[in-house]
Amino acid sequence: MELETYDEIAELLKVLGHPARLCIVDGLLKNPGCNVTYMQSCLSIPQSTVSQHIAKLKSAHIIEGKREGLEIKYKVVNPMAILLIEVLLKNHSSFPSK
Amino acid sequence: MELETYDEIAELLKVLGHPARLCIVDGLLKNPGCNVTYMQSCLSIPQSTVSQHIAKLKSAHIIEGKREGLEIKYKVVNPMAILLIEVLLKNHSSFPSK
DNA sequence: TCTATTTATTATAATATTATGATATTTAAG
DNA sequence: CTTAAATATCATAATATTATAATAAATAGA
Repeated sequence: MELETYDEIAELLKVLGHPARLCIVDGLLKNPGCNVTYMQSCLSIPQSTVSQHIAKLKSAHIIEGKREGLEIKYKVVNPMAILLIEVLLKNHSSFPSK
Repeated sequence: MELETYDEIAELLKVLGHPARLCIVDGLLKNPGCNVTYMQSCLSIPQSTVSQHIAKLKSAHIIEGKREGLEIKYKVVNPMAILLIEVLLKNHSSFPSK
């Protein structure tokens, strides 16, 4: 395994390693195209905070946005992030797996 | 999905979201029981830095160590971390998955 | 054009992480 | 009891992240 692979993957994990961002990504997977205002109401944090988390997810190529009128609709575009979250949330329980 | 679940999982991702720690965990999976000195030589960073990454992995319950004489042999004990790394490194490629 | 709505950006203060050298601890061997 | 090896801990400086208020930009509609 090359060291740069670790850099790349660690970067992905680091960006996803924040509860608000994880919630945003998971929310987008379950409810594709939801907008910033909706996320803000779910997370109960200021709008600018949501926007900055979104900016971080965008620059890591995890999500992409498309403007539709006033809103910008986001969706998750990173296959590894999708896989990751599916695995994590599917396997999350108090029991040791298997 | 409860908010505390995001906290828990984000914490795991955050701890794994550093190239040195990712390398340590992956190295332990491939070569169980290897010690700090060996990791240090692989990573080419100071010993105290390795020890501090190990401490972080330990307090996140991702790895555990057992002293054997002078050395302490570490192994990965967190099922979700194991699953995560298997998925990530198996699926890591330039191609979109499937 | 004026206004309201949605989102992004900027500035900044608080906090956390990281890396590293120096020092301490633990253990085994002599 | 000394010494050497392996690992941990401490102190600290540099850097990064986070949260938030304030402001700006983009768009739609009156």
